[in-house]
Amino acid sequence: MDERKRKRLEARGWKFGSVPEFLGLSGEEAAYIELKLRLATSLREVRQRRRLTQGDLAKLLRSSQSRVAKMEAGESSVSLDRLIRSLLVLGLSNTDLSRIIARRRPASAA
Amino acid sequence: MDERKRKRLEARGWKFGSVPEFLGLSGEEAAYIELKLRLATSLREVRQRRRLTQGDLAKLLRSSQSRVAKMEAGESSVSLDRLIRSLLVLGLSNTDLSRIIARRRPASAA
DNA sequence: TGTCCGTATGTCGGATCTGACATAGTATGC
DNA sequence: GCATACTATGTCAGATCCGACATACGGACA
Repeated sequence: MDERKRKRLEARGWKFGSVPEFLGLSGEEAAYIELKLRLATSLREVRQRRRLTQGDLAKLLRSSQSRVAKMEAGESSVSLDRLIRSLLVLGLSNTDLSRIIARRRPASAA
Repeated sequence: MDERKRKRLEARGWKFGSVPEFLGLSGEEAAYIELKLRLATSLREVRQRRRLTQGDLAKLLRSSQSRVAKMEAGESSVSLDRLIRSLLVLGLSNTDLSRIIARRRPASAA
């Protein structure tokens, strides 16, 4: 995780314990954040592929447009929980999820 | 998900919208719960493989024994978030996680 | 029997996450 | 210019989840 990335994350509401923490070679906090960002990005991709607006997706999730925006941005106020549930609502399978988590190409991502 | 499983889940604090919902052919609620249970089971397996007590693990997670018990039981009061963070603390990699989610054998599960 | 040791269950105050709303930004078409 | 459509950001009360604690359960060993 480089300096550039850090700035972007802090702008999204993330805080880091210490400098070595995130410059450092992983640590589970970094792994967690990266995982979350990956899911966030996937959510946006899947939504766009379906030609849905954030508002449309919000309705599917019984949520609001603003929250969908935050989800896709990977804000710290959004839980991994919510991201995964959202992807499931969009119909992704376990296999699709596991591909995302393993950083593989989503093949036919639902 | 059969009747037996349902009973067990409801005892863990889960509630279901309707009968067809869980008897029914999936739906994302069921997918979510199954995913969670899979992670819960994996957490217990990894802990035991490491010969840690729930108390030991609690210390690693800066949590308490009771919460670890609830995590491993897959109680509804435990989030997917917490389960994944815990597995990351135990050193599992993205690959390990993706295997769990895809229902594959954990190979060398850290 | 009693007493360790690990695990399970119930409760609770406080922390975190949520949907909702307001509003500001950004792009496209007129 | 100014609409119109979509997305981003800020805030907040209420819901959910958290760690902590108390206590009960269960097996093993004497």
